[in-house]
Amino acid sequence: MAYYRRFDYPAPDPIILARLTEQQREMQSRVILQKPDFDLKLIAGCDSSFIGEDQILSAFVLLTYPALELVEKVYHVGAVELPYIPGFLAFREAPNLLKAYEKLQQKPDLIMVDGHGISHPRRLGIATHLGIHINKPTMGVAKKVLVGKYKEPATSKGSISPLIYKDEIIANVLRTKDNVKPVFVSPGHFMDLETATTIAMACAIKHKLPEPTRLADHYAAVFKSEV
DNA sequence: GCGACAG
DNA sequence: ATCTTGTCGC
Repeated sequence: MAYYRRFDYPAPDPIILARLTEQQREMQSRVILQKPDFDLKLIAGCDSSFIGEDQILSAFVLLTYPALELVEKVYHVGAVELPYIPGFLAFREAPNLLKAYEKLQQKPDLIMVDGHGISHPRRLGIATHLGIHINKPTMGVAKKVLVGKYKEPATSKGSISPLIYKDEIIANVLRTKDNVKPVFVSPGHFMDLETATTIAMACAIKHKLPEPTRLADHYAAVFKSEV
């Protein structure tokens, strides 16, 4: 399979991109962006890493909330079917993430995904994509912007600034730690921006990344070194 | 037409 | 994501 990384490789098949775009538009019509009515007791975090060029390892961690104590960690390794294309990340990583999710003994009330939720060209980032498939509340925490403009939030922890795209606030740029680059928090599915922002802040104890994402990141690396 | 572009 | 060295700060 030929890979597309920025401008190094041949551009992806426009026919396939048109089909995937249409699929995202259909999924978008099912997204629900409202304050979740759950009793948050278990929160999950997930992340993927790659083994070579055609294998992907996805990890899920399960934490108690608000104590944030680790109660479970699982992973799954599978084949990579698509190259990375900005705007279509979910089609590359979600299939394997879903298989890892199925291995959890207990299921979370909310899933925090590494990447964007609705702060996406078609409002269907990987967090939203996963929420639609799992039919459960999700939110996205990304390290870099994908679309939209924003003013840099103040340098102190807790400062926020809205991310605007097409005259709409699609995420909050949140400073989770003093003098450290902010993260982009957006609702995924069965979620609203305010709640997602509050939870992200509550999970940012002493690191830039909120605990669910940070631990998923950590264990993905640990599992990878064991495989 | 020229950049920008999650992981 | 991944490839990579030294370096600054808590």
